[in-house]
Amino acid sequence: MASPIEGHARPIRLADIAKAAGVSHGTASNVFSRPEIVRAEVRERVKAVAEAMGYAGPDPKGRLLRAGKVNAIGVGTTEPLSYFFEDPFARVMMAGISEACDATGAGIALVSAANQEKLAWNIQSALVDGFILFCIEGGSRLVDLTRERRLPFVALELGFHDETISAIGVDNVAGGRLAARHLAEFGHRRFAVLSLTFGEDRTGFVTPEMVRSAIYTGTRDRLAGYFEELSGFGVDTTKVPIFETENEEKSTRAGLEAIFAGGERPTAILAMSDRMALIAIEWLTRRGLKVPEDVSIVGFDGVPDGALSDPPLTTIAQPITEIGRRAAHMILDFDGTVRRETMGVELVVRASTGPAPRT
Amino acid sequence: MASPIEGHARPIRLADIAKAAGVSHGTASNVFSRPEIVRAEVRERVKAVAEAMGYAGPDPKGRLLRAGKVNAIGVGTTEPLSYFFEDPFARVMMAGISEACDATGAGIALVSAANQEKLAWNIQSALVDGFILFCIEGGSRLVDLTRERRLPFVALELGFHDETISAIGVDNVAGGRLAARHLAEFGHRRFAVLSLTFGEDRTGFVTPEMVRSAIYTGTRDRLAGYFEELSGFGVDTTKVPIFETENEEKSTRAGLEAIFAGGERPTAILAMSDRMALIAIEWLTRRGLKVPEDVSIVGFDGVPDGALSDPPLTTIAQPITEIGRRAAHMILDFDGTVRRETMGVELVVRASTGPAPRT
DNA sequence: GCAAAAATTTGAATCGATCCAAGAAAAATG
DNA sequence: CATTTTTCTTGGATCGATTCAAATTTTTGC
Repeated sequence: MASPIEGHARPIRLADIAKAAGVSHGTASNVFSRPEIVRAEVRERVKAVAEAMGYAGPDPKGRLLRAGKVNAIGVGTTEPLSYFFEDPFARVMMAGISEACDATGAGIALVSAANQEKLAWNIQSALVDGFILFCIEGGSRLVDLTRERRLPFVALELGFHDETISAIGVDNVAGGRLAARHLAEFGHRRFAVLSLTFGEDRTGFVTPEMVRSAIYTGTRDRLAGYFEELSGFGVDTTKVPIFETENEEKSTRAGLEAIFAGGERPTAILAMSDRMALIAIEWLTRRGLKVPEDVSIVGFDGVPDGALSDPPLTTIAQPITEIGRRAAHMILDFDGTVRRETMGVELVVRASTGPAPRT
Repeated sequence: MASPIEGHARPIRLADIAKAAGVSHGTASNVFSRPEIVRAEVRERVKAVAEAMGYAGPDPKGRLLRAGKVNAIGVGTTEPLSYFFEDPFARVMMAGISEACDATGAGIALVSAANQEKLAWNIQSALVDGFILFCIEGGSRLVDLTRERRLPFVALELGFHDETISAIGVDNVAGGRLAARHLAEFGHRRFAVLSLTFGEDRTGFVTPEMVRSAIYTGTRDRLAGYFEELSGFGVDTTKVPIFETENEEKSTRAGLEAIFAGGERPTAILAMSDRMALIAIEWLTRRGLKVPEDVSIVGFDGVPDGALSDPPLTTIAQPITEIGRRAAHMILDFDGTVRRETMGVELVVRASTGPAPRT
C-alpha cells in the first residue's frame, strides 16, 4: 500500500544499495568483489540491505567495461549455429576447445555469420576476448571482418595462404601422400578424386588449369600429395578424374555419378573429407558395388563417424581435438605474436580399403 | 622514427577519433551507429581519420553498457563444456536452440559450472540476456544461482517440482506407460528397471521407501508410468527390481550385473534413458544374450544414436529439437511471465523389442 | 594517554560508448 | 535579404560498475 509505485521498476544498482546502507560506492563494491577488506559489521549490513532490496548482484555489464576482459572466446563460422552441434568435425574440434576453456574457466560464445548482413554485425558486436575462426567457405571475408576487431584470432583449416594471420592447419601434402601410397600399395592404379573446391563455389570436373590457379591451398595441397605419390607408382595423373564438390550429399552424389559414368571405372577413390567418403560408401553400396572388394575409399579428417560406418572408413586422421585445444590456448595465452602451426596427420587403416580387384 | 612510442599502445577510443577529426564525440558516434544522419562530408572525414588511426570500431563493451541488451542467450549446465558437443541429447537440444537463435540473429554463450566455486562465478558473470538451464544433476543449485541474476530463464528436464520457475518438460508418466505397455503387449511379464536417480547421488537397488521420498520428479514419474501400466497387465510391480544409475557406463553395467545375477532373470528392461539402453544392449550382446530374442529393451529420450545401434533401439522419443526451439523463444520473447510447458512423447518402435521368449 | 601503525572507508576518476535536448548551420521560402 | 524550416552538430548526462590515492577510524605499542 505504502510501497512505491511498482510499474516497471528500474533494476536496482549498486549505487542504490550504497545509499540505502549509508556507505560509499567504493565500500558497497568491495562488499561484493573483495568482501575480506570490509569490516564484518558493515559487510553484513550492506548485504542485508541488498537482500532486502532485491539486488541481483553486481551487473556484469558494468563490471566488464571497467575490467576490460570478457573471459570468453568467440568461435565464428559462416555456417548457421547448428553447424557446431551437427557437423562431426566441428563437434570434435569444439570438444578440444571446450577442454581448454574448461581448464581456465573461460566461456565460449558461438557466433554465426550465416547471412551476409548479419555476418558483419555479429562479428563486430560479439563480446569476446578473441576469436577462433572456422574457415570453411567464405573464409576470407570472415577473416577480414574479424581482423577489423583487432582482437587476437586464429584461423582453422584456413583454405588460403596468408602469412600475416595466426593459423593452425595440418600437413595436407603429407596426408595426401599417405592416402595415395596406401592405395597404391594395395595395387590400385585407376583412381578418382572427390575433391573440395579449389576456388569459387562451383562443382564439377576440374581441369589442370583450375588446379594451377587454385585459391584454396588446402585443396591444392591434398591433391598435390595424392599426385606426387601416385606418379611415383607410375600412375598417369593427368588421366585421374577430379570432381570438386561442396562437401555435401548432392554434389558428392553428382560427382560419383559422373565418375562412374565413364568406361574406365576407378578401383579406388581418394576423398578429401570423411563426409564425402562416407557418402561415397553409401552410394556405392546402394549401387551394388562392394567396398572394398570392388572399390576402395580413403577419407580425410578422421571424424568419429568414420569408425561406425559399414565398412569402417580408412582415413587420414587429423589431430582434431588437439587442434581445438591449441587454438583455444593461442587466444587464452595470447602474446601478441602471429603463430602458425602445422600439425601432422596419420593414416588410420580400417576396412574401406583393400587389394585392387583383378580385372 | 618520428612515430610515437609504440609500447603497449592503449587502444584507440571513439573519443580519440572525435578529437582528431575535430568533431564532438556525439557526431563521431553517429558516424558509426547512424551514419545516415551525418553530413556526407563529415562522415567521410571521420571515417578517414578512424581508418588512419587504426580504430577498431565502436567497442561492444561500451555499447553494451548503454544498450543494456547483450543479444545472446546463455545455456548453462553443471557438466563440463564439452558436454554440449559430446552428449547426443544435448546436441539435439542445442540444434533446436541454435535454430531459434539463428532466426533472430542472437548468439549463444555456453556456460559451464562444472566445479562448485566456478559455478557461481560463471553464472554470475555471464554476459547474456537470459538462461536456458540443463538441469541434469545438481539442478537445484544451478537454478538457485541463476535465479539470483534476476534474468529470464527456463529450466529444461527439471528433475524437481517448483511451480515458480519457467520450465519445459515432457509427460514422463505417459512416456513410462507407453514403454511398459509396448513390452507387456509383447507378452513380457518379468521386468527390470534401469533408473535414473531418485534423489542424492547414489547407485544401487531402490526400495519402495526411496521411491516414495523421491526428490527428482522426472525419475519418479517415469517409474510411475511404468508401474501403472504393468499393474494393469497383472504384473506384481513390487517384485520388479529397480536399479538407479548415474546414466553412464560404470554404474549401468553394475546395475545389469546385479539384475542378471539373480535367479529370475527379466525378459524385458525398461531404461529411463537411451544412453543406458544402449549400454545395456552392448552388455547383453557381449554376454551372449540376444536382443530382442532373449531380452527386450526400451529406452527413453529418442536420441539419433538409437537408430544406429545394433539392433536399433525402441524408445520413447521426446521432441528434443522442439523443446530446444521453444526454450530459446521463451528467452528471446520473454514477457515477464512464468511459463510451464509439458510436451508429449512418442513410442518409436525399432528392433530392440520383440515377443517374450517362451520359458 | 598519546603517537605511530594498521585497517577501513571515501569519493572522484575511469572504462567506452549512446542518447537527447538545445544550439548552430544550411536550405528553403516569400 | 530576412525569416522560417530543415538538417546537422554539440556536449552534458547516463549506463553500472571498479580502482586508487587520500582521509578517517581503529589498533597497537609503550
